[in-house]
Amino acid sequence: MPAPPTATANTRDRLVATTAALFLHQGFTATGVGAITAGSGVPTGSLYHHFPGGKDELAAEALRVAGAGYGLLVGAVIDEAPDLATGIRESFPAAAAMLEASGYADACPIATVALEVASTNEPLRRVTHEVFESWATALSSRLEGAGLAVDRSRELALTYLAALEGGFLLCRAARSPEAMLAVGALVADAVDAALAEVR
Amino acid sequence: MPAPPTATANTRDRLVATTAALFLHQGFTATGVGAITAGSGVPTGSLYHHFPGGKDELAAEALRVAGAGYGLLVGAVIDEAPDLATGIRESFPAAAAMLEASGYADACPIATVALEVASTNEPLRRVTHEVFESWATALSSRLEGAGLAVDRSRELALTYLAALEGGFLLCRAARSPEAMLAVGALVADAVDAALAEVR
DNA sequence: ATCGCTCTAGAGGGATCGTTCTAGTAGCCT
DNA sequence: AGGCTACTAGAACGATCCCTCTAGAGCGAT
Repeated sequence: MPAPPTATANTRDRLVATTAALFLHQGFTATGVGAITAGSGVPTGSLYHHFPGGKDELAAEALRVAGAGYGLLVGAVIDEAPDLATGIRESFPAAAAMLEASGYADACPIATVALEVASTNEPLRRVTHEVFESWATALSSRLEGAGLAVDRSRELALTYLAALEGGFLLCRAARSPEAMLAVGALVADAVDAALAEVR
Repeated sequence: MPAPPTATANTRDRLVATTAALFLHQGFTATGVGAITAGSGVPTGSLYHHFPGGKDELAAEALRVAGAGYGLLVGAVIDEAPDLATGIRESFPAAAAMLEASGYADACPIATVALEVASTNEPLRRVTHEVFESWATALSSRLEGAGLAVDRSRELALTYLAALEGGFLLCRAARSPEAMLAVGALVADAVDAALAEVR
């Protein structure tokens, strides 16, 4: 195997990035292969060279990459606060602000696709689950690090994710940050209370 | 205008019901007009007679009808409990049980479409928002009836909906009721606490 | 009985879907 | 230099997309 020229990695990465961006705005089914190739400036043949499994394989990779990136973003927002409870509390208005700034377009890169494929495409459904699970374990381990029991940490982590995702859904439909702020305040209060007990 | 024969109403209703059922499982874009006509046994011409606006107009009607029906279903589950706090608490395991019983296919009839159209189809986005808003006001008025202030009632209603929707998303991806039960317990605790203050 | 309106019926069109296929280019190896 | 491999390039295919169109069935009114 010869050393891969940089153009190769760039082509692959551009395909993945373009696919993830299109999924974010319009979901899986509405994103055509033609739109991906046009948006990334990559010819059809290159796409099927890098992803012999076609649209599904590219989608899986885009979900994994976008999921990892978004997990890092949320983790960074939480970690830059002085303590975990504050970070969790501030992450909801931060998410609402980013959503609003993008015209209520840029929310969770996985959610739309996850609902579309949940009952129609088992391999992709599995990928969306793996992404959510990675987020849950990342947050859960932070809560454990703050002193919470394992079970309680996982419950709160799942609650946090459900609140964030539900908030995104309602806010995008309403084009208003209200729901995210409401649900965020309640989850943050619960996290505060849980962490106060073990302090 | 002559009295419309029953076949007419049946045709229209069958189209709407079939469309809503297909949206529930696979969303808006993946649901073709051909699948709707085949599933309802209605010819193409009849669809465009009843819905001159085509797929979008039929989708709007299906979302409104399914949204009203689902709102009544959730309201009934909540109201059959001895009191509001209990009804809200029990609605989460009930939702989780219904989801599990359907093989994690039958969840919110609006959510998938709402995310698909949020940034791509303004008329339909508006319809999804109206449905969510009708659910929020229905629950909010129940909370007001139990003695909560108007603002607090709306906050809790939006929180409830966000929790339910986020729970549906995570549970469908995971094919597990865990997230719905976790987020439901936390929201139910918060509702308990809020209602205990005013009792 | 004939007209007029609503609705059914499905063939067909133009566009786009995801994929396959053949050709050609670029760079490393011997 | 010649050959091999990785990759680019885009034309073309069959299937499916949403929609339009023509034809006729059913029924009440005059």
